[in-house]
Formats: sequence, C-alpha cells, structure tokens
Amino acid sequence: MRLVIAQCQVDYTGRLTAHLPWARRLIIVKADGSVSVHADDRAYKPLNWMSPPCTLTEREPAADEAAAVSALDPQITTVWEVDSAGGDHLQILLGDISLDVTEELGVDPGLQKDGVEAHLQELLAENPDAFGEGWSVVQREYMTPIGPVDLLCRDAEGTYVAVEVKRRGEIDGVEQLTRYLDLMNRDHLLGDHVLGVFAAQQIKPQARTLATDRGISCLTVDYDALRGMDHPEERLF
Amino acid sequence: MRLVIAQCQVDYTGRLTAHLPWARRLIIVKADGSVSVHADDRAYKPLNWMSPPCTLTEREPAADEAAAVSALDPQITTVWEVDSAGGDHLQILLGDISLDVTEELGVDPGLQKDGVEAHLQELLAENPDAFGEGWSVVQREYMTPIGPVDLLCRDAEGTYVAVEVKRRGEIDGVEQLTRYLDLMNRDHLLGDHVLGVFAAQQIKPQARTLATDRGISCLTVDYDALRGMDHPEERLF
DNA sequence: CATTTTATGTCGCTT
DNA sequence: AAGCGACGTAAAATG
Repeated sequence: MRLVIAQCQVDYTGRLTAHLPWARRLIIVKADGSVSVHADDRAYKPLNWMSPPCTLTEREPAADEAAAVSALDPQITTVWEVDSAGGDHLQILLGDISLDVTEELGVDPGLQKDGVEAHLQELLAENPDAFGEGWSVVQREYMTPIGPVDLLCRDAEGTYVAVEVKRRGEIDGVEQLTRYLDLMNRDHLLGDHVLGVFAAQQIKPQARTLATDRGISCLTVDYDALRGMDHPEERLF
Repeated sequence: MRLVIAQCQVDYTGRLTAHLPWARRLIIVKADGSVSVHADDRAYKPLNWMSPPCTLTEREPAADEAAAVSALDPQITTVWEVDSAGGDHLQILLGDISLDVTEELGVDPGLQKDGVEAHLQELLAENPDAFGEGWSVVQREYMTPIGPVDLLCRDAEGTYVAVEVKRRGEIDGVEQLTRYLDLMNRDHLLGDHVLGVFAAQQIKPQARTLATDRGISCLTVDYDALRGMDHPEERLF
C-alpha cells in the first residue's frame, strides 16, 4: 500500500466525467491496483477512484502540461495515468508532495460478520415459537418456480405459512412475499390457503400498511432477544 | 487527517456485529471525525468504519486486555474507542505501529460531475432531433399521477411520445416507462396512442428485448456527439 | 422531516 | 459474462 499526500488535480472519464480542482489530498494506491483520492471529509468515500483491475503509470509532466499551469497553480512534479480495462481513465496531476510512503500489509484474514439476514433466518428457523405458540418449521428456502420462500412453517392449526425474512422490511419485500403467496395458493399443493408472515427487525410503516392490506401478518423481530433464546455457545464470537 | 498503519484487531457492534482478527492495516481518521480501517484490497471500501458524527477516544489498554493477549498476539499499545450518536461502537486494539502521521488538508473545492442522467435529459430536451427529423419537445418532467415522465415529445406526425431517459438502460426503466404509457393511453388525453422511447447511453440486451416486445423504441444516446451538437461554451469544463 | 430516487453504487452469488 | 438481490448501502432530491 502506498500513501501519498500532495497537491493534485484529478480528471476522470468513464461512466461519467468528473473534475477535481487543485487541492491537497490523500491518494491511496492499494496492492489490488486500486487508486483512490480522498479529501478530509465524506467519511470513507473517496472523491474519485479507479477500481481494479487497472494499471497505474507514473510519468514526467509533458512540456505543454508544465507550460499550461497558471501562476496560481502549483508546479507539476509528476503525472499519474490510471487506466482500466473498461476504458475508464483517471489522470492525476501532482504538485507539491508532502508524504509518500509505501508499506507492506500482507493478506488480510478478512471480516467476520454476524447479524445479517441469513442469521436472522437461522435464528427464526430454530425458534419458530417467535411466530406463535405451537408453530413449526417445515423447510428453509422452500423452492417455488419464482424463487425460494425463506421459511415454510405451519401454525398451531397446521395451516401452512410462508415467511419472508428481511433485516429491514420495505415494500419490495411485501411484493416478493405476495408473489410467492399468489403462486402457492394457485397450486393448492399446500392446502386451501397459505398464510403469509413478513418478519423483519424493522418494518417501515408503508410496508406494514401494504402487508396488512393484503392479509399478511407482520412480525418485528428482536434480534438480540432471539439470539438469547438460542444456544449462546454456537455464536461466532 | 491522520494516517496510522498498525497491527490491529477491530470489533464493531451496531446494525450488525463484525470482527477483524489481528493484522496490519491502514486506519484513517478524517477531519469530519470518521474512522475507517483498510486492508490492502477491496478497492476504496474499508473493512470497517464509523461514519460521522462520532467521537474517538484513545486510551491505555486495561490490565485485563493486556493480560488476555495470547503469546501469538501482539502487545497492545493503545485502544481506540469510537462511538456514534446512534449507539454504534467501534473498538480498535492497536499493536505495533509503523506509521502515524497527521496532515492538514484544508477544505476541498469539491467534485464537478458531468454526464449524469440530468445532463442527458437536458441535452436531449435541447436536441429533439436526436429522436428523429421533425421531433419537438412538449415538456420536460411531464407529471402523471404515478410520477413524472422525463420528456414528452411529438414526432413528425404530431403523435405524442413519452421518453424515458436513463444513463444505463435496464429492465427497471422499461417497466417504469410501461407504467407511464399504460396510464397515458388509458386517459386518452394525449390522443389515440402515446408512443414510447427508451433512451440511454447504454441499453442492456434484456432491456432492449423487453422494450421492443412492448412496442417501445430504443435509442442509444452518444453523449459526446450530443454534447457536440450543444453549445460548447456552456460546458462545465 | 419522511420518502423516493440515484449511484462511476459495491459485493457476492447464481446461471 | 450477465442477471439478481443485499448492503452497516450512502447521499441527494423531493414532497
């Protein structure tokens, strides 16, 4: 990884065209070939960047580039040309350089995540009581011609229930579950009428309204409480 | 802006829970308060981060933290605790530090963009000939009950045409235009039959197929050529 | 302030 | 390679 802090002017042409006037910025060149140009804000997002695979060429400024600089602009010390396979191009004119360090980081062991939709689905599959007394899980990822239903359950009366699990419940998810229910109820393979439950950690009011309007029950899932019901020794960390 | 390269172990709890084992990484602390932890890959995306507003507290390792370290783990030199208003928390244990520099960057003049959807729409509105000889623009952002149609035009015969403009033409855009056309043709306010044109810099094959199947014409827009037809002195740069 | 749309979205998985 | 969905999506425009 190479870190450069320098006065720079950046021009990007690719999916769009973008221009950065002269200013002091951080430029990161990673081992994967990526180049990103950061200001001191915008959180982790760079002002401009090039994704790998791409090649970085460092060259002396051409005579006309040096001459074209106005009195207000800094002297150009180096020009970086970054080219991607897709034809995108990033040009960085470098002026005064106040930092230029290269450090070896090695391969990263990577990020361990916990608490995404898959885990929510696992937890619900292991704790169908979260839906109600006497509920059982028939199958996870129950396949239909238009995709898998997250959970197929039966309630206390033995009626089949299709459950759509989301971390954040929005209208899209209700539409998705509606399509599944339409299909499953058309086939009559699962009895007279398959019910629907929309389960999420947080359900947007619009989604709740639409679900209710379509006879779909909503369940707001408390992830931590559910995890407490689960076997704590099975957690990742 | 502060740049630190160090052995570190990171734990995040917030919308999800995530853990990074010990490894050498880059840590960026920006003037906006954000903290991000980068490996030498994943392009510009950090492994873990905290968005502003948040507070960074640097402290000595507690006795038990120092004691809990196994023989294989590095000696903990410092602990960073990053807290956001929303209750998110990022803890960074720092081991050997090989770089720790702070540089003032100042305020960035910011990014100038050109070539986004809005510009495409402007250019097409100013050059309806791009659609065909004798075309005219009736209105931009023509309102319908389900949203605005990008451009309402009339072709050489005077027939109304709804134009959907996208930078990249995908199925979603065709669906959107279809909904507009259904609505407009139901009302008969704009004559017998409103035609549709799907205009984009690049149109995905599936989108083209779907559009054609629905009787919607496709127009691949050459942004540079269109800009050439436009007044060059009005360009941003 | 809440909602919708855009994004050089990115990333990972499936066909 | 292209399609599809999730993301700690974020950020901007809009009502």
